[in-house]
Amino acid sequence: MNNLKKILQTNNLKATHQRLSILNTLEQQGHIDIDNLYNTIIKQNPTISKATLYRNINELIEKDIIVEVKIPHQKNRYEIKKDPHIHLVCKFCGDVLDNTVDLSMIINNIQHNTQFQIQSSFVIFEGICPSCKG
Amino acid sequence: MNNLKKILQTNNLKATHQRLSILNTLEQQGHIDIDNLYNTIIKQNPTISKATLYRNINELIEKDIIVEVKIPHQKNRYEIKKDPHIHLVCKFCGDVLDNTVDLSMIINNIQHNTQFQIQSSFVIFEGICPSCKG
DNA sequence: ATATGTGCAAAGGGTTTGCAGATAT
DNA sequence: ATATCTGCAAACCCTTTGCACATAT
Repeated sequence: MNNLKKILQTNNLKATHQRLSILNTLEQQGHIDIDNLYNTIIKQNPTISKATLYRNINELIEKDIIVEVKIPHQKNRYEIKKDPHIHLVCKFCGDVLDNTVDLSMIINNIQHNTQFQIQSSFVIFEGICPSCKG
Repeated sequence: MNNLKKILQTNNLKATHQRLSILNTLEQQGHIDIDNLYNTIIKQNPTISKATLYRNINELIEKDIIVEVKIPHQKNRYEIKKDPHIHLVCKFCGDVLDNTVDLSMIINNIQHNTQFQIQSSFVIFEGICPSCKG
């Protein structure tokens, strides 16, 4: 059975075209905001409504299937939840790249110094991506 | 001359009560969202309007005097711009603590591996603050 | 067959804007 | 004195909601 369909059904959500389109688009493009998501999906399904988008985005977040990414100076974006990673945001083209980095030394350091117990991290580096250099 | 007044005048902004209240509140409380800012200021100045708040917040951001802080699962907050630091956000009380940490090793590492040129960083760690433990 | 989900249109809530009066310089 | 700023109310988003119909199971 289709992977995305399975994810939905595991979470007691019916595998509608609309939901499959959302997950499919997120899987292919990643880090996409509501308007881009809408503009992409409406090409395949010209009758989808924004209400459906919003309802499903919220539902998928609640079920922990997708995740909201808050990037400085940008609209919120959405991505399918996957292993922890950080985001590299290009100031010029606005693109968002994933990267994995070992934060454990820093986290241990902070926990030791502050007694604050760290459970999750959200790291964004802003700068110039390789394609926009020069 | 008053420090905050000076900051405004340096940026060609008139030192109105409203603006001074905003900066003063941010200086004292830090990491505050629009509603808390409004509720705090209205105690001193019962006639301030939200329009003034929004207008000034945006103006102060443009002038680089204050900064928007985007925290997962929370409304945007605002703080006076100061030296680079990271944020520790407590999942229980919602409080935000500042911390400084040396990210240069991580940044160098990423720049070397990806050719992405990093200019600024936004780091949030979520967890349990010392006061909420136990 | 039926519980769930969708599209539509209307309502809601937060943010911005135009304007006349007020204020800082 | 005058350019700038504020408060008010209206306008403007973007997001949510109620409802009747459609769809997945």
